[in-house]
Amino acid sequence: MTTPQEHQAYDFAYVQEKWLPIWDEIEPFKSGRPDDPRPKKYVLDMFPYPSGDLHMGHAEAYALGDVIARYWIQKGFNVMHPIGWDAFGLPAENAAIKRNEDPRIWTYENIATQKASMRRYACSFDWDRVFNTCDPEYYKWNQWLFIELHKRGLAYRKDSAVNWCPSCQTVLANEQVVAGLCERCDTAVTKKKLNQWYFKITDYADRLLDDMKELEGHWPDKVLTMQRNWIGRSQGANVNFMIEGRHAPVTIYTTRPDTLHGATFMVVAVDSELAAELAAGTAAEEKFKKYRDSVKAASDIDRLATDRPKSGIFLERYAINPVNGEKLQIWASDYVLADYGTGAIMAVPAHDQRDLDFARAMKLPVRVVVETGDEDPSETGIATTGDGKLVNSGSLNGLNKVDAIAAINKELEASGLGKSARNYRLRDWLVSRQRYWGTPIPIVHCDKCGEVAVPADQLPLQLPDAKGLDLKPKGQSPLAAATEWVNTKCPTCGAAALRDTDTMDTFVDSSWYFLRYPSSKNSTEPFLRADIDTWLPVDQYVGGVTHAILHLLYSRFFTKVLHDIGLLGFTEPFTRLLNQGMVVMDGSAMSKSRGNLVRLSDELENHGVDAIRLSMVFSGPPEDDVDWSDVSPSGSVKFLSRAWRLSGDVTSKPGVAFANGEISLRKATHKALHDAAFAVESFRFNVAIARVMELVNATRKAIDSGPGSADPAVREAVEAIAIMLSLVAPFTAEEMWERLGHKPAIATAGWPVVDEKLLVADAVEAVIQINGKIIERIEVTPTISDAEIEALALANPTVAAALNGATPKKVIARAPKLVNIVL
RNA sequence: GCCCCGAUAGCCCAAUGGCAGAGGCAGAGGACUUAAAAUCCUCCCAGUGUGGGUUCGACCCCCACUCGGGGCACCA
Repeated sequence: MTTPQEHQAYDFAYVQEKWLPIWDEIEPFKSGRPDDPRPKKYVLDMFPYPSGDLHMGHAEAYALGDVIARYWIQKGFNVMHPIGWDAFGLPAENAAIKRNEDPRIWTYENIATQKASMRRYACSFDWDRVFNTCDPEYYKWNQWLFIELHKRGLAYRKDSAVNWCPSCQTVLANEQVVAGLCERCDTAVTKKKLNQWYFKITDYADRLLDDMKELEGHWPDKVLTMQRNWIGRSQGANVNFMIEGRHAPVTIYTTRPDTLHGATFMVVAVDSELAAELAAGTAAEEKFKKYRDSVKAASDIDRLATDRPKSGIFLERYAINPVNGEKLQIWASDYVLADYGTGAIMAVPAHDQRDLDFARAMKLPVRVVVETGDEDPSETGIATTGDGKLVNSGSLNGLNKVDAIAAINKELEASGLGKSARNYRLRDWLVSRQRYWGTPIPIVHCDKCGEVAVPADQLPLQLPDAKGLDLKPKGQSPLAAATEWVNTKCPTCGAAALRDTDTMDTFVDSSWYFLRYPSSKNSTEPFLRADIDTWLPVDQYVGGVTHAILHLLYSRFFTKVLHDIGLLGFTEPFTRLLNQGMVVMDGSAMSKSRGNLVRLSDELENHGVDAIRLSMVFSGPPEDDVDWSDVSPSGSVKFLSRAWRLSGDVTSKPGVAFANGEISLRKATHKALHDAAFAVESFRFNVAIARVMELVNATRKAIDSGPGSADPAVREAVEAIAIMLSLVAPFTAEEMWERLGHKPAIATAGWPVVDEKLLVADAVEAVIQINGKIIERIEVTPTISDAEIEALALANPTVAAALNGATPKKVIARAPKLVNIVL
């Protein structure tokens, strides 16, 4: 270490080394002492996955979270700003397979590395509350929650065609399939019929949708829109069609019951049981089977291509249209989805593009029942979906769309042929995984008693030792090979039974972790109600938009379930959400293969922690991506040195009366404090820093060519600069604070109280416009009235000359800023 | 195809219907210096993607379009 005397210039490496051990001693970010009278705030950063050391993305996210946490501390709040690790998951398991070692080792090593980096990065975390989701003390409560859901029928098993990643050799939730590819490894996802565990999130679809009202304005619109689309509620009707030669009718779902008279055929999903049943014993059966097999062989990618020509098979069966008794051909096709609605639709080619494409391909009739004013769909090939007057529709003729829907729904309901219905795009959450590194599902399968939950006093059900297990993906959970672990006794009847060998999706872990921080060390409950009522819901959540659907939707679901169970007094977990952008390089995401990877450790080495944090925060609005090729860390270093130098120039003593200071610098200081606070609260951190830069420039001038370094206003300004800088540049700020004669930690120094009287300017410049064009500027007092400023404007010689005797049509006065004279 | 967001100086970005420029980067010049670096000072640069509309007044609101980014996508 070098000595202070050697460092006339600002030396970030020296300052960093100097303060870390002192902060370790003071622990300025400990939250929640019982006697703490300050109001509380819960600021939460999305917890990291320990996949290696911290990278540029973490550096941005934690810099932003820190601005918010440190700001509220300065503002006098008792802030809880915790951190932990989302530590289960595939990367650890894959690394373990590669190195032939226990995933625990890799995981805990990475956690230690990241933790050390966070300390060096001066994150304002409360280190007393740390936990890792792979700790048995944590995942015990995953199991407890699973059992609570199981009790209430919200965790259940079913056979279903599930998303299967052939490379990861595990099932995937719908949310983890992106454009037909596994989100983790980009392998084309296939379908596999399996018996799997699900959480019944669909029971909460309406509430997940409707409760978003209270998040509006506090969450990014983008995220709310994405969640709405994902849930995809649609309002329509179920209608029963009789089938020739079949006892029971077939129910179809439609959002356009008004077009029922325009149905010219029926289509059932080729992979549905209904299709197989209808085809059985008909002349079309062989053709149908061949078609079905070809569809099943095709991947989701092919199926997702919407511009693909329509295909299908006529099943040689007929349905009867309930409203007009017409006989409709029944076709099987892959454009109808088996797991949406009832897997069967009425086709109205005139008013639905997909049906029209199919009708034209198969030479099926098209009948217009809504006069929209557009050209005939059978000629143009373009279905008319707009509103219009109903025709060829019996009792509905002459009505518009809305009235026709209401009328037909009433008729259907009266006759028992149908009723209004809702459908959702959202599916139940598939939570079982055939991999090792996750929470074991706490269920025992007994021949006599069926699915039996592991009793609470036997939790945690620990993962068996990885030693001796083959973790390689093979379609069956590696836990199945842990014979001693698998073979157990039924908790109910004591007979020999088998443990469930699947593990939970790691998104289960992250769906409630924010509830654990306030009571993270408690071993008898997942969270204490008293702590929850003190700290929750989270006041400010900060994280990447990549979790807009998955994590945030699941967390909202869990919160509602736990509320219903009576464990929480609120239904939305995150009051405010900030999504930071990504750190990119030359316009694209950083990656080794692209060769544009910037190493955080190099940047920190070259420019120092504060300069990197400052660069991240100053680069632009937090939601925007940071292009590292656009930012100038050396510019940040320059600014920080400039600010630091001010602290050495102040010659007045701490505690000097600021009221005697030079007035214009005092005004600049108070304006900066006021504006920066407002900017931080509205997430415009880049603007807040610009305000600090202005004040630094003004103070420099005051020292060099103004009232001089002894003026109390200079001390007031530099202290304000240090406090404002403490949000982004904690080392520099602390060093400045010491040079100003104060004791650490500046983090808890408190935001100076803004004197409203100093926010008012003595004189302001008002503009005078004629027809919106500026012709003169005048000095006015800020308290001038509209009438006074109007009089001043009209009396102004330049204005009088420009008017040249003309009478203004209208004069708009907006004191004290402007007067607009309209001729 | 549908939905959302964005477009301001060479570059990153400010300006919550009222003077387009707060701040920074890059660039130019000067002071200091034997010189350079550092530091300090000064300066340069656009009329807000395009076309309409509303308004006394539009970067800001409305309509249409262009380009860029993101989300959803055969959900009946």
